[in-house]
Parts: sequence; C-alpha cells; structure tokens
Amino acid sequence: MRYEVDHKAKTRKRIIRKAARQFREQGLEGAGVATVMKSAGLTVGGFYKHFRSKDDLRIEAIAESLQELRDTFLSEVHKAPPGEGWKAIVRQYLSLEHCENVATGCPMVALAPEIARSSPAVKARLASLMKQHAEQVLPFMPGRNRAEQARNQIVLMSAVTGAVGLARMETDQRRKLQILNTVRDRLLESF
Amino acid sequence: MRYEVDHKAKTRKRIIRKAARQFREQGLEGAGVATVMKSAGLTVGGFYKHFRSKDDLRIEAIAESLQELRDTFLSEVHKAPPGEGWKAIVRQYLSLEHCENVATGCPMVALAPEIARSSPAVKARLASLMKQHAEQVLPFMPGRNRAEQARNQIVLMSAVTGAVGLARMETDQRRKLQILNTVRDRLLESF
DNA sequence: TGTACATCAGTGAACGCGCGTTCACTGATGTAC
DNA sequence: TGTACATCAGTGAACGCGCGTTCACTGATGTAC
Repeated sequence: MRYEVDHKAKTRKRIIRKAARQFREQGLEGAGVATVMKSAGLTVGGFYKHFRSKDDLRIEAIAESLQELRDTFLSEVHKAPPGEGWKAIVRQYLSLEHCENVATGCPMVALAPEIARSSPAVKARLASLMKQHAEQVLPFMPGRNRAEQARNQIVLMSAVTGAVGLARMETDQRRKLQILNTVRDRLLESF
Repeated sequence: MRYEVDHKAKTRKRIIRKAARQFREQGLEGAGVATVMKSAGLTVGGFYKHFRSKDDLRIEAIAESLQELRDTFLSEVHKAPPGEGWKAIVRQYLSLEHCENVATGCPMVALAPEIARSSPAVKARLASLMKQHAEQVLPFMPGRNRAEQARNQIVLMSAVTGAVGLARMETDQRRKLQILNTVRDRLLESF
C-alpha cells in the first residue's frame, strides 16, 4: 500500500463529515457530490471508490450527524446534576447557537421533510437510525418509568424540533428568540 | 378579449393551486415549472405570462397553502364549543389524515427547512405571510389575555409542527400514530 | 359594412447550466519470480 | 538483487438528463378608419 493502512477509511470519514455539514446546510438535494468531494480535498471521480451512490452518502452522513448530536447531548448531560440531563438537552437544543448553526445541528430539524420524501429504502434505513438514536437518549428523559419516559421523549422531541424549525423561518431576531425561549421555559417547568 | 374578462385571473389561480399542492408534496426545488403548468392543463412557455419567476410562484403558492390551512382551521373552530377552538385545531392538525396528506396539509411542516434556506427576499415575504397567519389564528388560542395566548400559540405550534414532522419520517405506522396521539393527548390536557 | 392592424394568452422548441454517474487513465507502491 | 506486473486511491473529461428561462410564433378577438 502506498498510504497508511487506514488511509482510505480516514478519507471516507472525511467525506462523510463534510457531507454531513453540507446536507444539513443545503438539503439532501442542494448539496452536490462534486462540492462535497472538493471540500474534502478530492475530485468528483473518486467518489464512487468510496460510495455506491449519493443515496449511500446521504445515509452515512445522517448517521454521522445523529452521532454528533448524541455526542453534544451526552457532554451536556454529564455537566448536569443527576436526573436533570433532559433539562441540559432542552437548553442546548433551544439555544440560539443551535438554532443559528444548521450545519452542525440536529439533522432531524434540518432535513425532516426531505427525509419524509426519500425513497422507501433510504427512509427505512434512516427511520431505524433515528429509532436507535431515541433509544440511546431515552435514559436521560424525565419520567417515573420507561413508558412515561418514552411519552415524555415524544413530547419533548416534538416541541424542540418544532420550535427550532419555526424559529429558523423567522427573519426577525426578536421573534426567533421569543420562540426558542418561550418553548424552553414552558418545557422546563412542565415535567 | 377572446376569453371571459377574468379568464387570465382564473388560469393564474389554477396554476397557483396546483403549485401549492406540488411544492408541499415534492419540495420547493422538487416541483418543476413544467410539471406544474402541465397539471394546470398548460405548457411551460405560458408560465412567464403569469409569473415573473419560479420564486414568485413559490411565494404565491405558500400564501395559497396558508389560506387553505386557515380555512380548514376556521371550519373546525366553528364546529367546536366556544373557547375550545384551539382543541379542534390541535385535533385536526395531529390527525392521521393531516399527517398522511402532505399535499393538502400545513406548508410550514412540509417546507420549513427549505423556507429557512430561501433567498432573503423570499424568506422575508414568507415570514410576513406566516406572521399574518398566526395573528388570524391567535383569537382561538387558549389563555386569559393576548400575551398568554401568544405564548401558548408558540408552544402549541411548535409541538404540533414538530410532531407531524417527526411522524412523517416514521416508516412504522404504529410509531407514527403513537407520536401524533401522545402529543395530542398531552396538549389537550395542558392548557 | 369591410378591411387592416393591434392585442395578448398560450405554444413549443431552444438556450445554457448543473447535476449524478461512468470511464479510461495515472502513478506510487507491493509482490512474484 | 533486479525486473515485470498487479493493485488501487485518486484524476478529470465526458455522458445523458432535467431544470428555469427565453423567444419567435399562433390564432382568435377587439379596434381604427
């Protein structure tokens, strides 16, 4: 081999990470294969040495985005007092910082409608990734038992994704903050 | 004139209504000018006799979608006992029927990320349309005064748009219903 | 009353462009003999 | 030890295709004289 043993794996990871950012920022259609490759320091042609298709990359990139989201969540959770992990997650999710940085934020808010429209094969794969994600975050949700935690998770996820989705459509900064803060305050006092 | 006096206005409206459905179903990029025109019984070339650009159509189509949404809301509200209008809206919004019919549903859930990514000019115009929409629905929101109604509206809108957004990504029908019903039940008992 | 011209919603071919994908090639390295 | 060949990550031009937009044209009607 001309390169280090894991050279190809590293390159692949670099492409996925760049794609994860660009898909969130520009959409699953908006971000192009050529641009992703260029931002990874490569040329278009090499793409198919790493992925079978753009759909393949979409799946890998969203998996990566969910992983990054989970990493952020868990690091926030560890800073919070025991049993209050969900509060840290809610605060982080509804922060202006998360709202304004689509490229590094939650892929579900950034891509929900496009994921819903995906081909059945892609959609099924992504649904399974999101289910996994939810299960890993479940332990930090409020509630006296698993069933209650699961219900609360659904309510919390709906409220926070909805709030960020709405806030991002806003052009008036005051309204944007009002959405984020109103939902945050309500959620923090409701569980 | 060869046609009735309002012929052109009627044609324009027909194009907008078709576009409103197709944008919600296929996205602001996904739906094409040629397809919209064809579904309105016309050919591509005529498009620019009615609109300055595709962006122009996007704005008109979303305005139309919001109007349709409001019509649905108001017809539900009139069937509900006084003061419980918001409950009727929540039930309608979180129904399986609304969730599964993207083409005739709420444009904010169907298009949020694409609207957020729009050019500043388009985004500003749409933000103003959505503000108008919210103001017209405000009177039916729960709360003892306008300020409380406004806060509750933000929470309700976030929760219902988030829930439908998440439910539409689900491939498992059981999970989809679980999301819609859990959020509906929680909201109905929370105000 | 008749004729020439203006109007204008709608047609359909053509345009330039960006996209995902394919493919023959490169060139540095490892391996067989 | 030296040489010929295989491997394979990456290159860059080319492909077919669909898109938004433009444009010369059509043809039915209204209007001017």
